Amino acid sequence: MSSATDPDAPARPDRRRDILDAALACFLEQGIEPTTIEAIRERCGASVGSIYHHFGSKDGILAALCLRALDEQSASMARATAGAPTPRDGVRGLVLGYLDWVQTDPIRARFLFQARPLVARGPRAADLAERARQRNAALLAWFEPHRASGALRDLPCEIYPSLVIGPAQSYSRAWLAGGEMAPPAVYREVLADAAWRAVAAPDACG
Amino acid sequence: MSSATDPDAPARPDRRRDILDAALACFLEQGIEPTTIEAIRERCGASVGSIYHHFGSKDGILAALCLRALDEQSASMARATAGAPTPRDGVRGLVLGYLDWVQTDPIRARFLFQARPLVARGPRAADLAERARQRNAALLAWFEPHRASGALRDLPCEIYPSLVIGPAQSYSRAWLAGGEMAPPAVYREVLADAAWRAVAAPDACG
Amino acid sequence: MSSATDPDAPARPDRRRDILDAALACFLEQGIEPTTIEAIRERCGASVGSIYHHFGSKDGILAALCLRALDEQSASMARATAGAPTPRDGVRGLVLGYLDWVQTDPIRARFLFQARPLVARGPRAADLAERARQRNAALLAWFEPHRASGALRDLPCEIYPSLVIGPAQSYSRAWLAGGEMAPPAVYREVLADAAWRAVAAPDACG
Amino acid sequence: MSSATDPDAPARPDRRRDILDAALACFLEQGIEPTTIEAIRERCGASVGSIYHHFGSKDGILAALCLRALDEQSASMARATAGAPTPRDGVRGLVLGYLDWVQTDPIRARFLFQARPLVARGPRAADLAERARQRNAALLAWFEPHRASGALRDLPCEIYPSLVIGPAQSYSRAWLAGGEMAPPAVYREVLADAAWRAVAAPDACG
DNA sequence: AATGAATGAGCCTTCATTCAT
DNA sequence: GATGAATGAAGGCTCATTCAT
Repeated sequence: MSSATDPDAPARPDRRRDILDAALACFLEQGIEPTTIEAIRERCGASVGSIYHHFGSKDGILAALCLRALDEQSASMARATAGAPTPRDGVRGLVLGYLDWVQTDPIRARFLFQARPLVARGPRAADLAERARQRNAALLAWFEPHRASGALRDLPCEIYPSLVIGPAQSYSRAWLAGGEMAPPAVYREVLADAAWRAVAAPDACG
Repeated sequence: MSSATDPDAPARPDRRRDILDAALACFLEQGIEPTTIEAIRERCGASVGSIYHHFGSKDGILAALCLRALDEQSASMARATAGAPTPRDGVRGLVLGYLDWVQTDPIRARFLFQARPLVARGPRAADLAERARQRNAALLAWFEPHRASGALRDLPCEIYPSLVIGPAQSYSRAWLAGGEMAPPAVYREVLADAAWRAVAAPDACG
Repeated sequence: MSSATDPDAPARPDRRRDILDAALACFLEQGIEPTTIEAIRERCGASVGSIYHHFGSKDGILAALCLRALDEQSASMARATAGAPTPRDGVRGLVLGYLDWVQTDPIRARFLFQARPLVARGPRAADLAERARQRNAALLAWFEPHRASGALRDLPCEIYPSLVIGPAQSYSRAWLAGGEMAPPAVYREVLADAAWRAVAAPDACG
Repeated sequence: MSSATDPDAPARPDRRRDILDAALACFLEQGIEPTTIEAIRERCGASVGSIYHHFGSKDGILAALCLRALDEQSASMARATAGAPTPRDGVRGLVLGYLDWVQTDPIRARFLFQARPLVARGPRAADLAERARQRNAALLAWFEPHRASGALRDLPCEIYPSLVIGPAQSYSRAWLAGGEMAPPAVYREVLADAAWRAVAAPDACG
């Protein structure tokens, strides 16, 4: 009597996942604010009550999706940076990891651009802030020794993220907005180089 | 019967302006979506009907504010670039003009970050798109000759804006979000340099 | 162009009154909690928005009706007591005034029994408490000189109201509950006498 | 197989009682209508299903508590009247028994004031009515012979209860409402005397 | 130009109750 | 007896917008 894959079961609800999937689709198709619980319900087949049983509120769904996306983004960047042999590889890795995540999961990337400001102002703002704080701390901790060693320009910590990720973020935002632009992968090297040039110590600008 | 200054008039203080001022304040305090016409009405003392007489809809108010802010931003960038003697001065000017506008009018800068995505999806999207198109065309027109002359890296047009403005935009966004960060002016040079390094031809990386 | 009585006007809305009348009827027919805004709307022909425009909330309607009924009750008691030549007439007047109001407007009397506890726990509790405080102060101010003069038993103020109104209230509640009981008017004298006996100084028990 | 004390049972602490206790606490803290099954569940640790298994519905819980309280009240009054040597002692006993119960169990007394009107309109109204009928019949049966003997005023049965219990009820209600009033025990004699004076035959007004 | 009462579609959320395990 | 996920009807309330004055 394995409970793992019982084909007779009523479609293995796993309600939580169904609801999140439906919500994400609705949010992207109609926008976050305009999406109604009813629309989500209709799409995933759950009942209104079930949705509230699992997530408590519309904001709860939004936060769950948002935090998840943020984690995946962070993970991609962490993977691309882990074990970087040189500061240059590390900085480039951050950009490449970011761009790869955007291109791999453009759905969630676009969603995250939309959802983040909303969550940041909503009732789950604290959760998001905490997650962002951790991520930022890790990032700055990575930069610090390299700056101390002279491999990076001697700049205040707070400006590094913008110099490194700013261009990639800007381009990703524009691409996801739906113009006729080339996908981020096309500019992987350009954006990674720009990041390195922006923060590399002057004599390392090679 | 001058309509300019009639001391007998019941303090007819340019309704349009009052309404826009009140709306901007509400949008920033409460957020754009949550702001109701009633809230704007209460703040500026006008009647609901008067607001609709002047702007037609909530989106009308939003678009008026948004386009105005965008124009001011463009103007600041145009001023800082106009008559730039070298490509380097031009690129740096774009960044400096952008940052100066943000620092001079942080209220409207913050508002623009919030309003733009909404207007871009709202009924006045066309107006915004047209304005953005013009601005972008001017920008690219400025880049083109320098690229052709070899002063700039040979990159597709679409990537330039992100390389140049991306970091400044990223930092401005973070600063306006209200953390404990130093004002953009502190990083004027850093950000302007980064922009130039990102787009300068390799042998001009000085 | 008299605006006073234009027979062609669309039934002289006076929305506020219409809404209150409809609400009272619904509250009595279905109970207060079970009455929905929709039911009130349907009965008075106003729109949901109009109801909220005038009263702000369901509690607002309830409070308006409740306070109004309480005022009328107080007025009836005040009338019956005003200019009472003797303490006995005054005490009896309170009871008679109360009973007359109940019998004259049993609709509102029954409503008040139901509404008061709800309002006392709702968001408008303060309004009700203030009104009750004033009324009680007036009542006690009336009793005090008579007690001081020895016409009334020497009892703490707080017990007077229960001794005087308690029986009348108890009977009114039972009658309004809809049994087969005789109307309060039948027991006017009995209840008024009981009130006087309960508070009269021992040697005045005649 | 004693069902009384099974030491192996997982602290089976009489679910029914736990649920009723939790419900009573919730009803008093939050009000009856606002109390949700979920709130009761959280407080007593039982599951929703278990609550329904035992009581069938929210009204079932309410009725159980209400009827129980009413029985205790009746019992207290019956005890205080039982074996009363004179009509005066009997009448006074009703009042004293009522007040003693209120003071002994103010929690349930307050609850009963709130719950009774609700139960009287709810699906268990019949149970309550039957219980009230029995109680009233007993009361009137007690009064009847004394009235016939001339010890009590010659009044219709229906007015006796209000004359006797009205003041005590009125004061109890006010005290339980939470003001700064003295506890009912302070006025035991006053209220008992008032009851007797109200129903005693004229020549017995001593 | 101004006013503000009126409109009404629509939304988020609640909650008593059921039932498969 | 116990559990708790699931149900879904229903309700209070919001708010952009209209329009008669």
